[in-house]
Amino acid sequence: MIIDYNAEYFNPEHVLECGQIFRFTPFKEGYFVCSADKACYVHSDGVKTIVKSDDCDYFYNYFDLDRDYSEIVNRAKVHNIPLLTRSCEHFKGLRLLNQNREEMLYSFIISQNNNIPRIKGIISRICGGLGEKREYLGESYYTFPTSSKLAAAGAEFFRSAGCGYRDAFLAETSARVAQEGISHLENLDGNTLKSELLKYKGVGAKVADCVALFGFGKRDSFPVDTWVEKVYKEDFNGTLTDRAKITEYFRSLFGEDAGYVQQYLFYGKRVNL
DNA sequence: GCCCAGGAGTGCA
DNA sequence: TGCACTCATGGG
Repeated sequence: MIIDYNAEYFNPEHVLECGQIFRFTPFKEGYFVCSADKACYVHSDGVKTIVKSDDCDYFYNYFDLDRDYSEIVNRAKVHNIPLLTRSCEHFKGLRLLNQNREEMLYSFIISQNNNIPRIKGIISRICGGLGEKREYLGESYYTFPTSSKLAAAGAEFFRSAGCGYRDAFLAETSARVAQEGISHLENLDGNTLKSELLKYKGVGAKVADCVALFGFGKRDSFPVDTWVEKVYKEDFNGTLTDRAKITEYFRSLFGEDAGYVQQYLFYGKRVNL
């Protein structure tokens, strides 16, 4: 029912506001968080962070609590990159989530050429329109729709939810997933997974990297979006313009920690740290 | 009214 | 392969 965790490397605000999740709202002393068909309440007093849920096993894994982030932060600081060091110190309580794979696939298709507040609104309307209404701690929420629900709703529904031109991508990809599932993507190595993800409509290199990173635990992924491009130019004095090459530059620099580092840099840049 | 946002698909050289 | 163009929408 309750997870009690040291707050030093688990700050709900840092974890939720850094851009990896779109389904959470301020609630009581903390946040109400939804993932797939589940929900939890997470809050912190700065010493202990508490997670309340009916499925603590799920959220223990979801918040990646079986991992030592002090080591990750220490390794990142060794690179002596000012923005990275500042972000590691300021956002020490950031953790990468282990999120639902299908939810990540659709969420990051929606995210392309879009901004985070608007992405949240779109996903909220999709859940409200097709998800199941549930309640936890007296708060009602909607589950993330199954792929068959999404596929049945079709492009018109996505358009009405505000997805814009991405409606056709979502319709086609949800139809495919509804038909074949995504279990064939489990247990693939990172490179194979990415090349398979690229075969879905609406999924390019950046979205594939995000799905691999947040949905499949491929922590050596390094998504490059407009913010990370800015980081590359301003904080690494980079001259490359091809995003694929920028990704490889960062991956060879940060190796197994690439995904964590990417998130510190992205968050730090976005809030102009 | 313009610029931008966690970009990707398409057509053409 | 590389590049330009286009795509829908709302916040700043």
